[in-house]
Amino acid sequence: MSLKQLQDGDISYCLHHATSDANARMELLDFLNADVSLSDIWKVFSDSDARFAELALHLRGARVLRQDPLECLIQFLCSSNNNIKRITKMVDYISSLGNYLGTVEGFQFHAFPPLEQLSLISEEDLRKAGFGYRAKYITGTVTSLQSKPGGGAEWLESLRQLDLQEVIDALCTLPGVGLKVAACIALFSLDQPDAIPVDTHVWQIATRYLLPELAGSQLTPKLCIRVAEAFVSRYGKYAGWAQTLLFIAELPSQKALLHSHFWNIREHKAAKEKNGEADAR
DNA sequence: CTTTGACCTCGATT
DNA sequence: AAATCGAGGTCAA
Repeated sequence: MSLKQLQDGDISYCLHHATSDANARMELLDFLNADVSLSDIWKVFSDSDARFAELALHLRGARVLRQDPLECLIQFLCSSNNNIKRITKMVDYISSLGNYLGTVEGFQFHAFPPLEQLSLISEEDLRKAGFGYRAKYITGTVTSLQSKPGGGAEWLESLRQLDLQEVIDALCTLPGVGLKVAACIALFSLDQPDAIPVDTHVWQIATRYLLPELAGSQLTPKLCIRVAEAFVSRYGKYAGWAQTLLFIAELPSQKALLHSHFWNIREHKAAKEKNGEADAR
C-alpha cells in the first residue's frame, strides 16, 4: 500500500495488489483501525486526564495502526536494546528480500516477505547484515512459527480472537519475545487495545503522572505489570492507545511541534488584540 | 521467585 | 584519537 499526503491535506492511496477500488478502500480502513471511534475514546481519555485537552492540538487524529502480525513481530524482534536508526536499517534489509513492487520517487518498494521467504534467510546472513544476537531470534521464531498448526501466519492471526493475557503468553513462547515486545505486537497488530508496552520511556511517563510514589525505583518485571494495570485503570479498554499518544507527545519532534503551536496561538491572539478584535475565549 | 550479566552493533560522548 | 556508554530487551544462571 502506498499513501501520499496531497497539498490540500487529503490522502491518496494505492493498494498494489488490490482487486478493486472497493477492496483497496476496505484494506486501508482496516489498516487504519477505522472502526475505532476517536471521538469516543478521546472523551474517555479527556474525562480522566486533563492533559489530553492539550494533546488534542496536534494528536487528536492520531491512530494506532492495525499492522500485519508477522511483519510487526519481526520488526519488534529487531527492536530489543536497539535504536530506531539501526532498526530501520535491519527491517529494510529483510524487506529487500520480499517481492519487488515498484519504485516511487526513487525509493524501491518490496512486499514484506512471507514466512516461506523468511525461512530462506540463515542466521549467518543476518549476522553479516549486522543483526547481532537478534539474528538467532529471527531464525528461531520463524522456525517455531512454521511448526505451528496451520503454518504460522494463520496461528499469529488467530491470536486476534484471544484475550490479552493469552496473547502475551502465546507470543512469549517465541524466542526473542519478552513482555515488552509481546505487548507491542499485541497492541499494534493483534487487536489488544489495552496492551501496555512498558519500556524505560513509558516508565518515566508513568512515574511522573500515574505512580509518583514509585519514582526513582528500578524497573522490574513486577513493576511493569503495576504500570500496565495503572494505565488500564486510568484510561480503560483503550489504555494502550492512550499510552501511545502520551508516548508520542514526549518525543522531541512532537514537543517542538506542541511548543511552536503554543506560540502560534499566542501570536495569533496578540495580532487579533492589536486589531481590536474581541478574544473568543 | 528476584537479581545480574552477557549479548551484537553503532554513534555520540568524553 | 581510543575508550566507554547506552539505545523503546531477552535469556539463563
